[in-house]
Amino acid sequence: MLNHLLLLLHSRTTILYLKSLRLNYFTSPIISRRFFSALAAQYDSIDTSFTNTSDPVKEILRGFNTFGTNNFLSCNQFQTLISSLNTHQIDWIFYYLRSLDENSALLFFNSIQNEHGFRHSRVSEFAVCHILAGKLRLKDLRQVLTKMLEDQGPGSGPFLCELLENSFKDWKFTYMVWDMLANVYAKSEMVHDALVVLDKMRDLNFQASISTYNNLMHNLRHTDMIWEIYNEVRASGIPQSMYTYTIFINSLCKHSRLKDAVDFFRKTTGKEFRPCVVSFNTLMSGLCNMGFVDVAKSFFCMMYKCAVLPDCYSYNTLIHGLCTVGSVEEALNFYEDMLGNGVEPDVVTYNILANGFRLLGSMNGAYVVVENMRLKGLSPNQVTYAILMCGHCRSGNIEEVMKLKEQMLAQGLQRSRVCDNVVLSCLCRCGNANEALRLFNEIEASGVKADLMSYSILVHELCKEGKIKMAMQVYRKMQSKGIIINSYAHGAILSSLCKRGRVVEARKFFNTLAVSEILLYNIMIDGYAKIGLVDEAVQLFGEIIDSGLTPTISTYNSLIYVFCKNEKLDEAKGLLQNLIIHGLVPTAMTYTALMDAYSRKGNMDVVLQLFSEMERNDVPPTVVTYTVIIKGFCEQRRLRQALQAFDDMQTRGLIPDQIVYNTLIQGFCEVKDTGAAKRFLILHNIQPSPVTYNILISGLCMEQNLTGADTLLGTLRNLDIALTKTAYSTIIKAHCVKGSASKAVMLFNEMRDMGHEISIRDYSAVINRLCKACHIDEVKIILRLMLLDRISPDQDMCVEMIKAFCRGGDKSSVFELFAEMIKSGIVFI
DNA sequence: CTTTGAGATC
Repeated sequence: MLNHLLLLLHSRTTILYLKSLRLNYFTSPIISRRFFSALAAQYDSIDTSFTNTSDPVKEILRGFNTFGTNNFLSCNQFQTLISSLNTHQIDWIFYYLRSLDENSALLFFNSIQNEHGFRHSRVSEFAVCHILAGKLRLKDLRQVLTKMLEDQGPGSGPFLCELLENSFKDWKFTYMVWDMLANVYAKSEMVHDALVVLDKMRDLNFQASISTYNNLMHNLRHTDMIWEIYNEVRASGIPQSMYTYTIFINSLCKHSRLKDAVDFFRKTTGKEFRPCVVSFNTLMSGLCNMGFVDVAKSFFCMMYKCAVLPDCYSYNTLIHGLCTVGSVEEALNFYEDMLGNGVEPDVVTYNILANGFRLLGSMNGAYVVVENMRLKGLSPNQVTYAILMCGHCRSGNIEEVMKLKEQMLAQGLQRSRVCDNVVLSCLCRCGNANEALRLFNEIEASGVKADLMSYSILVHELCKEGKIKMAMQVYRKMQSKGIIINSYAHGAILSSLCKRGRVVEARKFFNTLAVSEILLYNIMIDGYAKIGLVDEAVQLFGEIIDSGLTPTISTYNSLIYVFCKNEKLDEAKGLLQNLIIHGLVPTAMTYTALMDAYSRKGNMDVVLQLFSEMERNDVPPTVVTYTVIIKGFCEQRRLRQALQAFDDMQTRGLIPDQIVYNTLIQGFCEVKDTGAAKRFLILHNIQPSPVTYNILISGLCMEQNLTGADTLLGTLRNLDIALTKTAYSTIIKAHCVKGSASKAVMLFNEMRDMGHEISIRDYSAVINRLCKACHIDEVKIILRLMLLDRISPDQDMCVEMIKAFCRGGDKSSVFELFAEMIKSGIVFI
């Protein structure tokens, strides 16, 4: 059979003619017709020698003949013929052609695939791979395998290994196909399958190439598996390439092992290969991302010493590093330097600079950069738009964001996932969860699939708005999509449940997660801490230790907070020592929580001790730290020291906030010196907040200066400044006790008219006070208001009122009230 | 193999 076909192919003048013209036998209708006609013409001679065999090829060749009347096949007939064959039959034709002539086999393979949409079996695809490997056509080999893996998808490793092993075991170049398979798996981000192939290769004693290792290491650069792979490379003794070194440096950087990265760089650079610009760039990028821009700059200088010229990446990396630390000016110097040295800036350069201005809050600057970019003949890309959109997103300018999105699409740029996420987070920032949800569905429907971040943004926002049910729905959808959820999305749900006091639910959710991250423990512990549940917090702390995780300073801060809240000051202080022993650095929060607790106990000595310890340990105090100190002194009526602390904080460059001012004003009021409070206000040119007015009014009331309080109220009214309910309550209470009952009623009315929500507690407070002072008429007015608000008096209030009515001899009111009590079910007859 | 843009506990 083989001989016959060989004869057939090589003796036919048609074929030789076509070959000499280097024409494709199959893709052109006429040629494929001729080719198969030629085959068909030989049918009889073949047939006679093979009538008694059941060779499948013979069957197929017989098939040719039935279409080949007059020894001609039309193009349509050829197609019909091909489509009438099954995969297995095609495989056989292909196999035979392969053994005759590899070029013909490849052409046959491609023509069927391209022209007739026929899907080859994996076997014939692998056969092609082996032909290509034999001819060292590695690019084509990669292409065939890339297509195959695209088709097969992740998880196909074991299947393809089995196929290769079973059908191609003795093929000469099979080790190359194996290697390329691992290579392409790694490159297509199907790392798991790549590892399966590699494993099998070890069994078969095939050595993987360095290119395959490089691809694999690159894809594993974020994981700890890379160390293992690199050790294998070293153990195998295969020569490493420059890429290997660069990838390894990159991975060390990604693991924040900067020192190791620098050491490795020093050890390898310039030894085997001449120093490589990409290695320099990689290292500089790692350094910049960790904030060591100065070190990166020194490597930039080193490049010149090594006779390596910085390229666009080098400049971009450094410019980016400078921009992220806010040194846009220096970044611009480097940009000038770049131009001077003849390195052409690209879109990325301008994007980085525009982003630098955005980070400084200067959108104008960003737009100027984009304008310069256009002048250079470069067009903004998706990233440029994302940067601009992000800038407007920060300030909540949704219109501008949407306008930019339109502009981007009008320029023919595709919407990108990041752009969608920027818009999504902008909507969320504006508190527009419904609109965000709508956009989210739109993203899902479009080609760009929502990713982990889109989901996280949405979950976070829904949680923030308290729409936890919806958040959980989105969360479950994310689970069902097979997205690997990281601790940020989990943290969003957990922390929003905690913030809303739904700690029990939070714990239930927490228990469903296989928590292995300290972040989630921290959120949960803090949830318990905020509501004072010390035992639960301590129990979780125990779990952290048991599971081998390392507590962070946040863990300790929350624990210290909850001990303080439970007035367990010794334990709290013990924790401070404990965390220092474990090598953690206390923060201002650590000390401030402790100081606040001691200050509440009136123990200012310890507060000051802690403060100096803080100084010794180089922990800079915050405004809150000073507020605690000031409040402590105020409560002890040590105003002079409070003011001293106030001055100290300003000398340190800390800018006092409203809370600091209000604390001091309250301090003045507590020593009954509203005069000093007002002078302080004027001296520091303070714009009083509603809280400030509350403090002042209550101060005036405490001084028994009701006239002063009334005057202040009048002034505020004239200035159209609305009072809070607390301020009203304070002054009403004072009027009930010492001043004019009618004024109290008037103010109560005013408070009610201002639209403040009046509760039964507010009513009972004023009624009880009026009753005590025997202002019966006023009691009756308030009672009427209360009934008007559809609030029924409770039993205690009724008792007070009846007592007061009896004392005043107002029998009819007693009866009226009694009737009301029966009506509202307080008294049964 | 290297550069830019989005979410993120106290």
